[in-house]
Amino acid sequence: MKIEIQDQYIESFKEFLTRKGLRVTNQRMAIFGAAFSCDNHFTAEDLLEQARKLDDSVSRATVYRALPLLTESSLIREVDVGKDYKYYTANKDVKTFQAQVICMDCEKIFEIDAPFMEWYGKTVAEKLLLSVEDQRLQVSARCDQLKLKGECNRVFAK
Amino acid sequence: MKIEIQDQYIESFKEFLTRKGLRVTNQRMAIFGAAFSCDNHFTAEDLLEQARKLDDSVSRATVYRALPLLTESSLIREVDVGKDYKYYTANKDVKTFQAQVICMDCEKIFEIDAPFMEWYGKTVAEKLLLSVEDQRLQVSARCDQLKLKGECNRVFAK
DNA sequence: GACTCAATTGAGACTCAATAACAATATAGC
DNA sequence: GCTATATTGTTATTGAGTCTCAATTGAGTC
Repeated sequence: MKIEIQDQYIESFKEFLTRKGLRVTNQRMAIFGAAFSCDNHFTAEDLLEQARKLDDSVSRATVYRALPLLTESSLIREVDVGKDYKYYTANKDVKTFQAQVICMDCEKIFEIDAPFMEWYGKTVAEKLLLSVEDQRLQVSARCDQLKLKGECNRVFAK
Repeated sequence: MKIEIQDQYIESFKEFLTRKGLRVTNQRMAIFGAAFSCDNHFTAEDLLEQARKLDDSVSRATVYRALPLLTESSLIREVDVGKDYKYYTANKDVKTFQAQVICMDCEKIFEIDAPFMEWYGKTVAEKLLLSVEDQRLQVSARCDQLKLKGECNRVFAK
């Protein structure tokens, strides 16, 4: 599988590792590359599968060890959808705040721009004299609604 | 341990069970009572511990079986904080939409009114021609910020 | 109050995402 | 290339949540 990733991201991640006194290993770069080759949201297991296509020695444990590094470096972020397992997505060129719209039936996740949220989150936080570290707006919807737009997985997959 | 719960909630839950053709059992009522005796957010394990004070025969499986009933009846609701386990809280007299402010260090959860969210969520959803089933706004903050207000668990617990 | 039968229960086995332990391996600085 | 040590894969383990099934119990009926 051929992967095209902007050099700036690769360098950014290498720099992050070096600055923290961590080593640049084949496995870490394979996992990083896999994360950026995924267009959609992915689970740790998805990431393992993709990373193994780049380096078949990558193990499950190493993926779980790399995930905190990738989130800490802001190259990916967690997307919590209320399931027992976690989703992640690459922070490519996202500028505006995005809300996650989750189909409760087929588990497909849409991210849509919600620029106003930025202001709103800060307003909410001011009530507690807090500075916001992170905020998420999650909207749950039903599959049969998404079907109207022909974008539900089930329309194609089943 | 003495529990005081408004009769209306007890009746409401009994009615919910009966309407669904389910039985009113001691265990279910103990779990219900435990949920309403918790002032704060609680996990399934917390609920088991509390429920056993009211009826020591309550088992873990029964707690997990009762939780969907309690959420379905709108007497409690899930509060997702991005941990591996779930939190719940009783829906006592909450009228307005609330945002969850989570201390990333001590795991304490604050719920604060965010009435504007209701309108905002709908606006966001309209972009996808969806009707909103549920929405949550989560704000992450750091413990040392909460300490300013003297409300962080660690101030008291450690 | 006793009878009946399906709903419910507790105990314990099980699942599965995530983590820990540890010996083997590979990296970065020399 | 050499060395110290960070990192790795393998395997075992954890822990929240689910499932199974025999035993029990609630609620309608007499």
